[in-house]
Amino acid sequence: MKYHHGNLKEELILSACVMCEAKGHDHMSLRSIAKEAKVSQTAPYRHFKTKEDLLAEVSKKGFEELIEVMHKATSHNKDMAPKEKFLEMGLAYLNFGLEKKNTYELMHSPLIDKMQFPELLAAASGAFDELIKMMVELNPGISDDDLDRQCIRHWAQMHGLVGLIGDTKINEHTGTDAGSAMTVVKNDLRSFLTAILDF
Amino acid sequence: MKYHHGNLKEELILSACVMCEAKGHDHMSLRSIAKEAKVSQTAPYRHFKTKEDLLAEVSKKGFEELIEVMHKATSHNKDMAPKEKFLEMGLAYLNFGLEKKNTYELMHSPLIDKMQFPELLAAASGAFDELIKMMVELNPGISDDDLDRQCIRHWAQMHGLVGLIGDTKINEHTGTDAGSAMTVVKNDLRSFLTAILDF
DNA sequence: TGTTAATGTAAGCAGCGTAAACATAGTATA
DNA sequence: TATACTATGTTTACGCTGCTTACATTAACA
Repeated sequence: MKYHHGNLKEELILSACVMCEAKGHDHMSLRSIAKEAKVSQTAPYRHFKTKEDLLAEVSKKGFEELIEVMHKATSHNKDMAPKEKFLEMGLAYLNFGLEKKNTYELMHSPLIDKMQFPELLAAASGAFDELIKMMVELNPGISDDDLDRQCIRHWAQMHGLVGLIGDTKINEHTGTDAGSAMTVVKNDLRSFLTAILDF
Repeated sequence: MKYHHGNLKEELILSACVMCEAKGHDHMSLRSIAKEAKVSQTAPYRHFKTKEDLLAEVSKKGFEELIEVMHKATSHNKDMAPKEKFLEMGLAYLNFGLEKKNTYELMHSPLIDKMQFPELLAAASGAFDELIKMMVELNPGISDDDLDRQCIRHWAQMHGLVGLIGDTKINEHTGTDAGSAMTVVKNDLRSFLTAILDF
């Protein structure tokens, strides 16, 4: 049993990522993360000034994965028409948000002040850049203003859908109008997106 | 100093509402709420089984206010064209989400399992109903399926915008593409919505 | 090889949600 | 009116949390 761990920082981040997705960022403690890495409860403080610092790393990893997911969705098949690519990117985003629900929420939690973490900020806007690139490919002659507006519009659309559908497991069995309608959408995201993404 | 407070439950809820908006639901404790009402730290347990119960009441009040805000936006002027009403409702929603940022977040936090609070669920879907009514007025002949889809689409749009713009105070001064673009949108929500809300 | 910086541990603080036991006030009933 | 009951408050305490301080061990370098 060696005293020094060797790669504690990275391992703590990974443990935190797993635990975040498993329990939600509200229900994970520094102590439990330390325990998982089999170090004392104060060891993390040698690598992270506060718990927020560690969560920021988890959030960053989340955005990096989101970027990758968005990128892969449009690049795995070069023959796709731009509109199809756009649809695939949207679906990829939705899937990420719904599958990695807890991580996605951490990524947008005001608990973490992104301004204090330049790398996190860069990762977050990197994901937005993927959308911008896609939008330019879809509409090469678009003006800068329209580009911004369209991107924000579609980004908000996807972001909102993740939030609403994420709530759906709450509403699914309630028989409320909102609940049943949402369930329909959730069960066929592709056709819903196709109808929504008008150009 | 009388032993019994008289109206502790309601006062605790109101204190919690104020504190939630002031500090965010992550940064408020039952103890501090009790302190504000000048009762012992365990007194709230006579009225709320858990902290979540109290937060659910705060969330419910939030949805009730949202409903009122949406309703007023469309009813204060009977002469408005349906399209205008629709726009006003959207703006009212956005303003609520941005002004009562912390409350809005609590309302959508997975920390509160809405299924356990029927009244909260009712309030939440009541807000959705406001949108449905508006949509029917806007397009009386709309089919049930289209009604659901259009409502979800627009709801998601607004919900996503609140989330994205809410993050903007983070990005405003960063000079990232996302940040600067969002700032433009934020500064003229009305014209952005007008461009977005195509019928 | 001795010094120093990096990285681990141990002990402890204040604050948290909450449970249990107890105290007091208001209300129904005899 | 006297008494029992119920509602609603307080006190105390437990185990958790993030975090600080003081100390121990190791690795790297002069």
